[in-house]
Amino acid sequence: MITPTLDSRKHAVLEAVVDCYNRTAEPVSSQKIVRDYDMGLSAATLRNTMADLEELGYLTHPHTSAGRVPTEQGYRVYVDSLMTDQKLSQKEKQFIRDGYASSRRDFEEVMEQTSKILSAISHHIGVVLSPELHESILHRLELISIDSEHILAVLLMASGAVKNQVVSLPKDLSDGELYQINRILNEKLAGLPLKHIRQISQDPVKLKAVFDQHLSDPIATVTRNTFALEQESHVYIDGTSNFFSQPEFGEIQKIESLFRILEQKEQIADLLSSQQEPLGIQVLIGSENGCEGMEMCSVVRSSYRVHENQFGTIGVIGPTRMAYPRIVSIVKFTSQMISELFEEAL
Amino acid sequence: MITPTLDSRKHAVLEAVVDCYNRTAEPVSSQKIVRDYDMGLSAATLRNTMADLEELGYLTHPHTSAGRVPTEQGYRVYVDSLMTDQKLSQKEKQFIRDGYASSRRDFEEVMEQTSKILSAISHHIGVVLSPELHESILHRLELISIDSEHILAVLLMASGAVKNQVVSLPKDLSDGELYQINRILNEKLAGLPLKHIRQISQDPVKLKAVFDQHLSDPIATVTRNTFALEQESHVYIDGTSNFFSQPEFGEIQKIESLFRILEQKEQIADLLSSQQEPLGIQVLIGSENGCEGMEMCSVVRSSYRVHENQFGTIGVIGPTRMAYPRIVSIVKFTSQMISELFEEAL
DNA sequence: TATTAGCACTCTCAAGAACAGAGTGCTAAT
DNA sequence: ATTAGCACTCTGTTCTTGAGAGTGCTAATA
Repeated sequence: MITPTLDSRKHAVLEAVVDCYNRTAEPVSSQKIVRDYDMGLSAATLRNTMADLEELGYLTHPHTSAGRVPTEQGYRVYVDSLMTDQKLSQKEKQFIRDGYASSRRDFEEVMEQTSKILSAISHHIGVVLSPELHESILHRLELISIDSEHILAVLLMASGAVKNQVVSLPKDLSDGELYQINRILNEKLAGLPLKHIRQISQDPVKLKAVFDQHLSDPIATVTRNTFALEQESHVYIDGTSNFFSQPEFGEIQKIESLFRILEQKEQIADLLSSQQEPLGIQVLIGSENGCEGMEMCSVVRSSYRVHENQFGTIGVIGPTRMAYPRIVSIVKFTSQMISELFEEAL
Repeated sequence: MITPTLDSRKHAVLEAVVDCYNRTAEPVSSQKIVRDYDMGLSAATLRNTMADLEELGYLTHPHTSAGRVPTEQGYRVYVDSLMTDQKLSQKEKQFIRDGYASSRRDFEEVMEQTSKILSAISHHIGVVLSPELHESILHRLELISIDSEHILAVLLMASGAVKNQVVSLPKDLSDGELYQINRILNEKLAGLPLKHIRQISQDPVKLKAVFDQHLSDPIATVTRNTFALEQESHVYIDGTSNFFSQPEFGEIQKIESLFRILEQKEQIADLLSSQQEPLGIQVLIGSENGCEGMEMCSVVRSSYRVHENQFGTIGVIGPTRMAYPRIVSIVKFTSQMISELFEEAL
């Protein structure tokens, strides 16, 4: 999406300003651009162009005698049509791969490790949203007796995710009965998506249809209680303290709101899942993320695929002044890695 | 432990200074004490007494013309022998109970909820260290087939804790074989502490002794791989952003080191488990916690009992200037609550 | 002898002044 | 269309000043 109002010089200047500001975290003066970028233009001309860019809404002024800073709109243009891809080095790719070396098979560990890798390599905050259980397909279900009144239901998903659920029993069941119920549940429910099973479990008619002559009181109750799980995706966050080294967050108030938000995992979950188009990478600049108190942050996110049509999201949260090309490459590569990881695992 | 060098007036003054400083977060002047505390002494006398207390190392001076602030040693005396128990109100007790209402049976949820409750009611950071798996007694074990090369081992502990472990298979096992192995493992290993099982699993002689004629290659491998789990206790943390509202942490550097430490869960685990005497409550003041970068924080911690001789630890981390009597009561009551919760559950 | 009133002294903190430095916008020259 | 030059503006630092808070000490008092 090229913005037609910008000629090639304006493009070049905007890019230079963004680039320079991202490196120095200081407002960029015309002088600075003359010195650092070989544009063949004088400071005065740059000032004119920058004034134009400001008029158009791509740059601002902290005050009269300060240099220019990109606006959100300016970043938008930069991200959409100016910045050039920055390939990750072999070293970086290897770093990401190595991060997964130890946690091949454990679903939770992969999620956790991903947030760690993202934050370590990006020097920002790494976040991971696990796929919605809803869409997961039940691979197998195991009922384990805890005591006379409770059993532990272990749901193993096709994706490798595991969900433990304590279930209250209506009445004491013998080991034999439990085993039978377990067998029947697996026979009838394994291979179905969880949301489907949930619907079945709460509708007597469907229950009857699925279990047919096997339907009994205990089976109905166990099914209902086992699949009454809430639909929470888990959020994994790492690298929050990276924010302390950002020069623009030198004062406490600026960082406080961010940390308060990070503690409310639901908000981060919303942030990651809102209007996500599957498998695409997306950059939310500043207030675009829609999170009150996070206007000074940008989010680079991408979905990853766990199994069939089950997707989760990973992302990097950093200051608006962030090295977009690099971060985009990191998020892109990492999401591919996870997708592959799950693909080969199954 | 009464410190003999302090007469009753010094006691009273020290207590007043600590109390006042804890409320206001400002150095306490002699005037202030005259106004707020009815000690029947003039400011001048108080100044003399305070000078004595400073000489003894219980108070300091930020600068010549400032009021007094308690030293760590001063807090130590206050906590050990000055402060009076502050009972929790019925409302507060109910708040804690209510916090557990929803999460009766799920081990992880109890841990997580505890950190939330602690932080919410104390307005500081709530931390929970789960009991070491090592000491846990295996209640039951379930093996679930994932694919031809992997199984999921679900370890249900007597305490209600659940540990999932992906195990690589030496060779493809039929469902029947797996079931047999599962049955034998339960028969031979259920009821034993995990650390014991681990020893067995790694020693061919002991394996032979335990499994006798049932011992086979697959059993040995599955046992070894299942119980090769690392000894990690999990750390649950909540309420970190409460630190932002503390007046003494107005500048970023003071809070930065704390947050960096909080991100390293192992450090917090060490902090909670070091020299912990079972079931006691302990107050670590300032640098006593031994955590570099956390000198300005105090820790109130207590162990809780999950099952037989398995203990975990809960704690509150706050600024040195903390309402010790209240926080101590909170931690004490909460740890009792958890202990009871697990007791009745089993 | 223990306490207290009084006062000089010290240190902090906030407000104001002065000033250098950085960067712009505009105008006139190229 | 570009650029050199310059006046102007705004920031950030440093220094000064003065008010305020609180102490330590001394001398008076009970």
